[in-house]
Amino acid sequence: MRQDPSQCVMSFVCASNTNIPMIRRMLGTLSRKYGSRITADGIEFHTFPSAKALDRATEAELRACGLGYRAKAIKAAARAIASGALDLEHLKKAEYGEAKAELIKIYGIGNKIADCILLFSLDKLDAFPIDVWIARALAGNYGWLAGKRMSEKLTEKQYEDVSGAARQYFGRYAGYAQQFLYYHMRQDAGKKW
DNA sequence: ACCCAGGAATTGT
DNA sequence: ACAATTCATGGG
Repeated sequence: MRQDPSQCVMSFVCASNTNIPMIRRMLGTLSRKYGSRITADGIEFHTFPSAKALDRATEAELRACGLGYRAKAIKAAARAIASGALDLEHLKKAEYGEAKAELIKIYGIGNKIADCILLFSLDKLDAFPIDVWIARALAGNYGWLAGKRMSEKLTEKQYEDVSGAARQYFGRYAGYAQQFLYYHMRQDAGKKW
């Protein structure tokens, strides 16, 4: 998608252990409180806040946006980006493994969120994020998670194994395969967008 | 009152 | 190293 990397980081940090309507609400509130007002075709919008703008907010203020425990992680990510400690443009040019290792250093960014950032904003089209829906797809249609009960969460090691296997199986564009799987699962079982 | 949601950090073994 | 617990928040 080549989403803006900073926006992508913030968005997926908000996405941990919640659902899509909730994520949209958080991002909307952040934009209204910390973004810039703009008008296009007579309609008022708010831009997504920069890392610098978010870095100016306190953790308590962010928590008041409905972020819950994620407020601390947004603070950490904003600080890392605003300070230059995390150079996202540089990671665009790095290899998958190196870029992922840098992302995971940030508080609040783990295996899955790192893969989402890599796939959606850092041109790592071979990244294969595994959320609960993808885990179900893999359990139902592939042998990689045979025996696992649906909706059971993956351990760190399982994530590495299964994501690695999928990356090898689907190849250079594994991320596209992941997106088709996700969309398919949501079409069949979802309905709560 | 429970279970779930585009998980990750912390604690326990 | 690996597995269990905790963490906010709202909807079903």
